[in-house]
Amino acid sequence: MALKEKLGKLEFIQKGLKKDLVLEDDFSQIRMVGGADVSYAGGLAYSAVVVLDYGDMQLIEEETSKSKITFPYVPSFLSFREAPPITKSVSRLKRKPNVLLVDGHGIAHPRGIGIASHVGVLLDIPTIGVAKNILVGDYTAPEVVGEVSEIIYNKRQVGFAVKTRKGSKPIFISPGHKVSLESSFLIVKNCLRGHRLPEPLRLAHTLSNQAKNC
DNA sequence: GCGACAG
DNA sequence: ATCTTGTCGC
Repeated sequence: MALKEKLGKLEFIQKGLKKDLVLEDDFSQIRMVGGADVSYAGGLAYSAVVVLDYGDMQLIEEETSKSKITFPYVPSFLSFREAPPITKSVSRLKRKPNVLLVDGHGIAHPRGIGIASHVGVLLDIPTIGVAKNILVGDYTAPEVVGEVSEIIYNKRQVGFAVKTRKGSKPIFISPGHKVSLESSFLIVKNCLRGHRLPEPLRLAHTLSNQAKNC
């Protein structure tokens, strides 16, 4: 009962942040791409962020942070659980990426402001959401590797479903902040290296998991 | 009212 | 997300 009432206020916060959302490219040249992910264990959240060279996907820097879990997982309110840990790790970076990939959706969200968009507005940096499962919208499941289909929500395209590897389920890409629909796809595409997930997120996932087990 | 539901 | 080793398919 206490949670349900809090969600109403958080919804209000999301709507406020949405007013600052920019869905057009607002970056000059991409030299570094970041990736952020979070792992959990024993009431703690272990977030990891990595910075890679956009050209060869080689690791430039990595940072992790440990935080107490302050909010439960509630579909469409993931930001309030993971944004704090993520921003904490990002703040520790010496090299700031030109664009940050976040594990979760961007605008492909019930209120158009998923965690990638939320983090983007908070830090005022370009972000892109890459999720492993759909949250809202309809799409035609891509079957062949390289195949892409649109995610449609409320009659509007909010992202893409992409088959990135044979034998794997597709990934879902959507703009976070300061990145256009088309750019979100092109940037993530350039970060693929034969795995289901783009390199920044694949490495961030390994790192957060590693931080958790130490 | 009955499902669906990022991580 | 997390609990968990080896194993089958791509």
